[in-house]
Amino acid sequence: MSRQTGPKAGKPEPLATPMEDTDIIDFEIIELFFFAYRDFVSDPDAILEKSGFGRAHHRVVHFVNRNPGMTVADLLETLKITKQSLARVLKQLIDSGYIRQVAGPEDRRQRKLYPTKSGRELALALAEPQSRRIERAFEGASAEVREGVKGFLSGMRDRQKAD
Amino acid sequence: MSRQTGPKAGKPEPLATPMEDTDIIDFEIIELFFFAYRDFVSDPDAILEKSGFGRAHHRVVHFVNRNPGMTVADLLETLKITKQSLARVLKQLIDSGYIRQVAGPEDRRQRKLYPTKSGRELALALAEPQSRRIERAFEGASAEVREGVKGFLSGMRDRQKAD
DNA sequence: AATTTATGTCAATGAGGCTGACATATCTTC
DNA sequence: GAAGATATGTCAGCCTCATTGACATAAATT
Repeated sequence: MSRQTGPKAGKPEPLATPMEDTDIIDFEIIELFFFAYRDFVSDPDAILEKSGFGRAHHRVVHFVNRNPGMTVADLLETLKITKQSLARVLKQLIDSGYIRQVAGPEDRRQRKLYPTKSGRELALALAEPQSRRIERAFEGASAEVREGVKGFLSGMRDRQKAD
Repeated sequence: MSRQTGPKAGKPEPLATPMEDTDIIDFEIIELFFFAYRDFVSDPDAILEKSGFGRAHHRVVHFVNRNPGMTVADLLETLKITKQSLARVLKQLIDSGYIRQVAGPEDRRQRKLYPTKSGRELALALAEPQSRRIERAFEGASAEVREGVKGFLSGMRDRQKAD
């Protein structure tokens, strides 16, 4: 059941009062996080647009540069997407000469992924404006706050699922 | 240990060294931010899926609840999307009884947006797991760090464009 | 009356996800 | 050595959410 989740009986009264922070809900941080992320990804988006790439390419280039030799399976696990989704993006990056595949030395079924020199340069170029933005956001912050921010971001992640 | 083979004709050299933090680039925070946001939006995503809604509906419901009486133009400005993109999402929310439109009292061309009671409840239900996640990430943090995190997130936003 | 503004809508497009099905090469196991 | 499992690739189709362009309507402004 529950075909219609929303009530449709007559005209529900519109509420005119803003939804404010309560003891349980902190809307302020929720919004801050939304806006911060929106603007954070806008810098690389603008650069990528010129090459006809998108956010998906950025993520792949970033992680392959951070973990050269990672396999396709590793990448799928990190990005939490399907291999079909990855395929198109990865192929474009390989065809454009930013990433190379090398058969695994132990297990030759594996395709180990490495950045090329220009792949490394691209990753750095994309990270640069983001880093400047981060540095600007940290201006005047104490070492304690800087560490606190890292701890906070880290704590926002899902806990490991036992399996 | 992976070994670099010699340069091959026409094939760019794959780089085997990981890209590390430098004085200019802080990859650690870039990644922390990526993972934090990915998991942050996963909670509401799971709830919305049941009603056939998506992230776009979430954003609209959230801001209309925070700013009852905002116009369509206000919403477009906040979300930085086009009115064609907003139209479908907004229509679904109105049809489902989560949001109501009221002609502006001064300017009757305007459509002022208000949440209904169930729209308010939906916004709260979506914010709840996010708030719990934030609270968990703040566990044991000093008041200084909490304020520092807000300052950081706030500093990540684009500065106002002069116009 | 003419123009501008706020909004709505139709049509087409694209990026980036998804599922299902199947192919290939390689490794592991019996 | 045959059979099965694993890592990857690929084809085909579908979905959501964004885009642009063009045009429609109603109301405000000049």
